[in-house]
Amino acid sequence: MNKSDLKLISVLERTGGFASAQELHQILRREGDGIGLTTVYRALQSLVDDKIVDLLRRDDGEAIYRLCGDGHHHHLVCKGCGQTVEIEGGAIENWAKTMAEEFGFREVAHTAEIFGLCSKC
Amino acid sequence: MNKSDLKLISVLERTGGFASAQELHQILRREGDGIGLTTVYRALQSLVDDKIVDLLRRDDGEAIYRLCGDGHHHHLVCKGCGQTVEIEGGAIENWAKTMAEEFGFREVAHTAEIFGLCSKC
DNA sequence: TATGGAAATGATAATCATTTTCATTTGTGA
DNA sequence: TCACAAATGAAAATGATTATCATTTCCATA
Repeated sequence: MNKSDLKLISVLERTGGFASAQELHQILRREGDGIGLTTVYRALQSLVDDKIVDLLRRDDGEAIYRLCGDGHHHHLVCKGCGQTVEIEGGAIENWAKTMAEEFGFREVAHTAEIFGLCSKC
Repeated sequence: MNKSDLKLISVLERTGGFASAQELHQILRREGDGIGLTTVYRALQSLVDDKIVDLLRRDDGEAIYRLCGDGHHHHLVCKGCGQTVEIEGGAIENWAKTMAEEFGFREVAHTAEIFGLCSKC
């Protein structure tokens, strides 16, 4: 956790919601911070690794970032507008554990996302 | 619906599951078809527009396609050696459907992968 | 305080999927 | 056969992301 990481966290706190690396970079630049795009990408990656921010994808594939809510959760993402709902994955946790056991896997993690069109789109 | 569209559908039927545009192009080339990458992208786009194939995103943002309503499966991947097991996701299908309904989402698709260490690693 | 090495930084170039452009080919109805 | 629209694909353009690498900043220790 270094200075750049903290800057990014600060921007994400203030903006709320999702933002792309390029947008976050522009915001910092606009605020007079001379931070480089490379550093923005590095900081975001490190924050994702530390599970401090979530990384999702916009419809066009661009990566978007947001501060993690607490705890383990999954996402329900609208393909139209990008609106995202954090959901619990109770059934998934069991499924992952069961499948892993069945095939003798240990130290398991899993990913699961649901994509669709929200009621507005 | 033209000749290229049909070629792509045929490949997707044979491979099953997801494949990227680049992969689909390589498969067709390997089979002796001189189809161009541009045409592959165009055909996939038109199939997505017609809701004949689903478009999702891999973790790295690359677009992946699969036939709609395809009986699909999930993967159990070893972080050590890369060995992959195809597994059924019965519990997940229901979970995804339930969650989507709860939040008023339609045309839903989902991704789910489990990562761990296999018995040999 | 000086110093030496490790970590952080950022400009630049490279990568890679995807989209545009545009000239050529193919198919089709008159 | 002719004219014309649709389809095709090579090549260039685009845009996000990653790799390189020289330089700067930290920081512990002498």
